[in-house]
Amino acid sequence: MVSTSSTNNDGSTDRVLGDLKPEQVRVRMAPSPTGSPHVGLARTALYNWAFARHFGGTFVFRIEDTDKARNTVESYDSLIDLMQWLGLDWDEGPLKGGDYGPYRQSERSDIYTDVLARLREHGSTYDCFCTNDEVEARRKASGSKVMGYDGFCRELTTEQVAAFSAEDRTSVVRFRMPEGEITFDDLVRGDITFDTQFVPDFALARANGDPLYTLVAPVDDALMKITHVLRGEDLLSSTPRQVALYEALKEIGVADRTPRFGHLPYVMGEGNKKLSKRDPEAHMELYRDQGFLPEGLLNYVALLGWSIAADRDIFSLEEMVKAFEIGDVNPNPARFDLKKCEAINGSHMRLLTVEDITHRSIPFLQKEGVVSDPVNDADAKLLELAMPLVAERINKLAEVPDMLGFLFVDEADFTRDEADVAKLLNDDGKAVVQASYDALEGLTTWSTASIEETLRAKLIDELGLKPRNAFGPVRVAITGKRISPPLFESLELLGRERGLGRLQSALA
RNA sequence: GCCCCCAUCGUCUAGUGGCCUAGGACGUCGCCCUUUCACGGCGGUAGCACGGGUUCGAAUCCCGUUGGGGGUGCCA
Repeated sequence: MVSTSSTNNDGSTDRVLGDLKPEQVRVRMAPSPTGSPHVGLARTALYNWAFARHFGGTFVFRIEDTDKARNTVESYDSLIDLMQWLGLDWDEGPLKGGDYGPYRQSERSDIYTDVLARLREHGSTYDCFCTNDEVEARRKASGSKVMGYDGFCRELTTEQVAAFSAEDRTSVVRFRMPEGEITFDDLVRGDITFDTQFVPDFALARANGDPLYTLVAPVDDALMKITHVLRGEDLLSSTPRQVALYEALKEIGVADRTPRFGHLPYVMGEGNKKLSKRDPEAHMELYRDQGFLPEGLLNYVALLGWSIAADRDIFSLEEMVKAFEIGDVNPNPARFDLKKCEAINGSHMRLLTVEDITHRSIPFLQKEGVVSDPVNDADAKLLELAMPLVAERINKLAEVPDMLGFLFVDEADFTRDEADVAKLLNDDGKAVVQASYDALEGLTTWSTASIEETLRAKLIDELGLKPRNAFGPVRVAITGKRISPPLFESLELLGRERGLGRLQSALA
């Protein structure tokens, strides 16, 4: 029986570190660049990063691009972009280097070839000539309930090998699973035991010689001295194979220890399924494009399986690093809730200074053509005055251009929301706008206070309107929308000429 | 089928045998604030899947059931 367990299951630091000093901790994030980065990936990255930073250890970023058919450069680039945007800095990896490189598996072929040869020499592997159909046929004939490979080629004689080769059969390299049980102490789940009779001999390399994930992940983890493997629950069932391979790697001097494993729960989407590429909310680019803050998104994602305290859920990355314990991670799957994600992001937004929000909003304003790139002085000035009006009422940066566009647009291009116009600028509404125009026209001082005073006197006191009915039509006339920054302030910022002009154009 | 994992409000979670007639957050509902929308404040709503044990005592430990998820690849 193989075991990496240290029996005590009390969540103590000792269980996590064993005989390691905290700063010796080395974890890695090893995504394969095959598609757009996913929420679950971000969570795995965050937990690994926080784990490393918590102990003052090392966070390695490795690219698992062994599947040449599925890798794309776009995916690789977006992986790098994502990590940089999130601020999850790595100590070793792409763009950074390190003592255990290269950090892209496509550049490590020689290493795998060598390890494969040594594994073979050691007797840990064998060539398998079987086709899937043959394996399936034998399984049916035997009535075995175990689905995978049956070990048929385990003990082939040299004559049999020669015969197969003469048939021009190709072969894959398979690992010889030991008999008995394999137990490991999962850092989030406790002891997990597999009987290897249910873990068939698995392939380490394709017939064409290309190494597979089953080989490269453990080999690289061993060579890069990874001490803890924190990864998705989907890899739980491949762990016994890796533990067994590790034993062999230790025997041939490639590995000096088996890392500890922790399997993080799934992030689920709608319904009861894993958040998949098909779910629009799965894609990380989306969050950046919508103007989520990295710290807000990370805070929410951290909550998917972990919590900092019983009565708290807004925290900074620094606070997370300090408090993060892998043993506190909840083993059950979490459903991604966009509403809560936005709420958490909004909370972080309100923690920012107005200057900071302004600064971060500029790319979004530029993208919508609200301000120029670079921002001209007049716009910068206006932005400085307008931003305080919206900073508190938004949850995402992409809402800023929507809220402030009316202030920056040329009068010729100014438009109003049709539905809001239909609803609020009817005959009654136009009468209100006309009254407002009449009252404001003679105003000598164009300020928020005087505008408010004047409009209240006219619409509320004189005409006896309810505030809601009074200011709604004026708001649509001025901003083009039913929902906008505060009205009087908006009017002041718009200026007398444009303000009166819009009241007038709304009457047409 | 077989193996593995999981199970507290609609959702994310706190809870590691008595502090729990189960706490927080999002959502939702109502109210207050109010020039819209928000923000903020107050209050309500709603949960330990089920059945057996163990124990003086169980959301918490054990067993089973049910339900969900994953794996069962020359994908990762």
